[in-house]
Amino acid sequence: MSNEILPDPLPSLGRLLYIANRAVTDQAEARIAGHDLTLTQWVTLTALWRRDGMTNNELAEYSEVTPAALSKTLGRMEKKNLVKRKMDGSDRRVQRVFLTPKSKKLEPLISFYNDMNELILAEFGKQEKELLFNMLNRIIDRAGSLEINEV
Amino acid sequence: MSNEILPDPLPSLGRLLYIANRAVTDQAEARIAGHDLTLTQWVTLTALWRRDGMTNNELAEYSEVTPAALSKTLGRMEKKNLVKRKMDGSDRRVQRVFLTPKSKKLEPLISFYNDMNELILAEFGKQEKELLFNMLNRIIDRAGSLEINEV
DNA sequence: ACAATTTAGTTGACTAGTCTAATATTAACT
DNA sequence: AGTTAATATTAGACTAGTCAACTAAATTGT
Repeated sequence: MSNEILPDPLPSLGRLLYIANRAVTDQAEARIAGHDLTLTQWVTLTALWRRDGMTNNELAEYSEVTPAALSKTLGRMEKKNLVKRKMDGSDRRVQRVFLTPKSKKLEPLISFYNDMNELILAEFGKQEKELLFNMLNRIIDRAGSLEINEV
Repeated sequence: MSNEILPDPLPSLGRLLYIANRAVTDQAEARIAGHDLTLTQWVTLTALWRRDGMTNNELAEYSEVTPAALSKTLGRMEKKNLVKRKMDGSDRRVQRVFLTPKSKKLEPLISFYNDMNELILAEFGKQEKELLFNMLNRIIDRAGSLEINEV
C-alpha cells in the first residue's frame, strides 16, 4: 500500500474508554449471539425478568437511553417475539411491556454478563476492582458536570 | 406512571464502561459541534493533519474501525467539504484522502480532545492516571483474548 | 366545563458502527 | 500470456443511538 509511516493512534482517556467498551461489548455479544439476542436487548430483558410489565419510559431510564431509542429496540424485539406490548388499562398513553414464553425461557441468562465481567477482571484484586469502579464513577460524574466550553 | 419500585440498573464493568464512554464522548461532541464536526470525523482529521493523503484502509486502522465504516465516514465528510478523495496515481484501487482548505483551517483543534481529557482527570494524581490507563489496557487485552464461551 | 399544558410513546432524518457481497485492479503463478 | 488469488474500496441490510416533531391522552387551572 503505502510504505510511509502511519501516524500513531492518539492515546487518551476517551480513546481507551471507546476501545475498552467495544472490546467488552463484542465479547458479550459473541457469547449471547446463539440465543438471537443483542446486548441491548438482553439489558431490556434483565429489567423485565425482574419486573414484568414495565413501561417504555421506565425501561429507557433503566437502560440509560432515550425513550425514542428504547421504543425502537422494543419494535425489533417484538418482531423477534421477545416481548409483547399491551396498552395499559387505566392510562391509555402507556404501553406495558411483557415477556413472552420465548423470553421467559431465557431468564437463566440474567447473570451471564456479570460472570463475563468477572472473568475479564479475574486478575484484578478486590481492592483494584474497587479502585477501578470508583475511578470510572468519578469520570462519569466529572464528564457529566463539566461546563461545555466550545473550542 | 407506575408507583412500583423500578429494578436497579445493573452495575458492572461493561455497564460502567458504556456509560463512561458516552459521558466523555458527549462532552467532546458538545465542544466541537460549533465547527460542524463529530468526534469520529475529528479523529479522521487528526490523522490527515499528521499525514495528508492517507488511504481509506490506513485511516480505518488508525481509527480502529472497519474499512467499510471509514468509507462511509469519508462520504459524509466529503459532502461537508472536509476531505477530498483522489484516485492514487500508481494503484487505481486506492483512494487517497486529502484535507480541504476548510479542514486545514481546523488544525488547531488537534489537541482539544487531550485537553478535555486532562480536564476530566484534573483531580486524578499522576500515579492514579497511570494506574487507570494501565487497568484499561489490561481490560482491552483480556477482553480481546478471552475465549468465546457461549452461554 | 373547557382550554392549555404536560406526559407517553412513536416516527423520521441523521451518525456510526457491524457484516456480507460485489467490483476493480493488481500481483502471483503456472 | 492468461488464469487465479489477493487487495482496496464501496454498497446494502442491519442494530443502535441522537434529536426534533408529532399524536393522543391525561392533568391542571380557571
